[in-house]
Amino acid sequence: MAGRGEQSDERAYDPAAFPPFAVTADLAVFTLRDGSLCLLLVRRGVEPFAGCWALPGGFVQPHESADEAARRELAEETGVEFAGHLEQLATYSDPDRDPRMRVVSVAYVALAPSLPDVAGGSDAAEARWWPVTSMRPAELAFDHAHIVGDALERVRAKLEYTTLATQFVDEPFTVRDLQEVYEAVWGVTWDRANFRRKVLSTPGFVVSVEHGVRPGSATGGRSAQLYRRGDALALYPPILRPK
Amino acid sequence: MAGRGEQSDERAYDPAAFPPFAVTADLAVFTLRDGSLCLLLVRRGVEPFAGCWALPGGFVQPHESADEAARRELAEETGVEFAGHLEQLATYSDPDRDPRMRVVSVAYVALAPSLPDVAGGSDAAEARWWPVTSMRPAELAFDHAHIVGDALERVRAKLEYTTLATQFVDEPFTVRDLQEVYEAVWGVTWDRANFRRKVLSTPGFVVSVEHGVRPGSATGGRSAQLYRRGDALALYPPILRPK
DNA sequence: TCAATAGTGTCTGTCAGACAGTATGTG
DNA sequence: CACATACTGTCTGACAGACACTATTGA
Repeated sequence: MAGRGEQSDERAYDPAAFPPFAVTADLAVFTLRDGSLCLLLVRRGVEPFAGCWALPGGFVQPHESADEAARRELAEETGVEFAGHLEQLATYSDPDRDPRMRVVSVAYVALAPSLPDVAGGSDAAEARWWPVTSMRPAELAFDHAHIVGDALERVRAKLEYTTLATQFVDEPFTVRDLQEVYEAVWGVTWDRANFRRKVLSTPGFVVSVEHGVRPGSATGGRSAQLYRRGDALALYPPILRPK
Repeated sequence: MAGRGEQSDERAYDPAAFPPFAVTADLAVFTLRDGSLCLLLVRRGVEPFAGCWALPGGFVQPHESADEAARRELAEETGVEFAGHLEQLATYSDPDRDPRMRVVSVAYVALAPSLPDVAGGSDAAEARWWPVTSMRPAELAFDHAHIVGDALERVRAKLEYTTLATQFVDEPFTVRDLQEVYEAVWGVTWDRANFRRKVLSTPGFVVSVEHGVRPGSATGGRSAQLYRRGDALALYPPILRPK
């Protein structure tokens, strides 16, 4: 009740009364490689879970918010200022999720069109992209399997009612590129004509590049109109996953 | 990069290297009263923000997760084991959000059909339901205005593609009751015939109560069929807000 | 000219909005 | 009976799925 809440507030003045919480920002970074949705994982070098694959992440520092920590970690992973999409996913706070101490993890989802093959710099630690279909979530460290499941569902759901799909492709892109994003993330196939109609009838989803065409493939084929991301954030009406 | 992440892990063994994070669970509890969407707020008795209205909440204890803390706080507020819907919203971690110390707040959204007029027990602290249309978010304590905005958007969005609306009504209910939920939360009006068709054509949204009817109003009128919540969680296709 | 890819047109079923009409309850 | 509320039927326009068709490019 309210009174208890205020008692808790009083106790806030005495830091010794609190358990030592550590707060981390963990990242589920997705990209598209060879038409497959991939997730960035790093191999742990220390106990617990030494040798296991885990989500990249690190501790939130005293001067920064969890959002800032996530963006910093992302820049450290990729070696450059991250320009893609980053959003908070959820917070995982089970008391036993880390056997060493009390760690609360604020998890994030990031999307990027394409990133260097080996993420991270000259560091010896192993990091690689895993196609989500060949990954073994059950073997991930901590509760990261749970986080990855939530992250995948978030990404899949957000393609329905936001323009997030454009964050998976480099500009400029074709309608076909965008279609391949939906097909890879949802594991479905689209009728090209219907997908095209849907995308182009949504104002602000994509904007065409004047006189911009991409040459056909090596085996021939008509050149395709090129597009850039529009300024719309939401899709109305949404593009729903098939039942 | 991955190597740094593991250095951070090493540091985890030395609690002294970490800033003293406190973690709270804050609650945005919504209900429907007299056809208006209302939010539960408590008035703070101590500095900072003494006298300001704030979201109920409290500190996460050493033995519990943030989810458990939220459920515990909710039971303390309402005096009974909470039976409605509770879900995590987001985590707010700006370093300056609490002037006293570093507090990370995991915010939750809760929905309930109807709760006692004055939430909380015999405690003297003030707690009341505020219609969201007459509330002054800018005057809330801490960053609670921000949290409330996010919570409102979450609730509004979730009515679109989940069966969450049924959490706002007591069982058994009529289709009209459910319509009033959508109208109050979205601030729109529905055509009764179309709303009815939509609800009843979604399998598992509601199930009718055999031989259950509610008498007409005091001024006359046909009795209405009664329903209970179905077992569906998602609405497919969704009920979209008007553009 | 052929193969491959881009893009258009059109039919059809489903569904949402609008709204007229019927049924059943209270006074 | 009047009247209020519950419920049903139906028209129409928008749109999604299916798919046949035309256009343009490279070899």
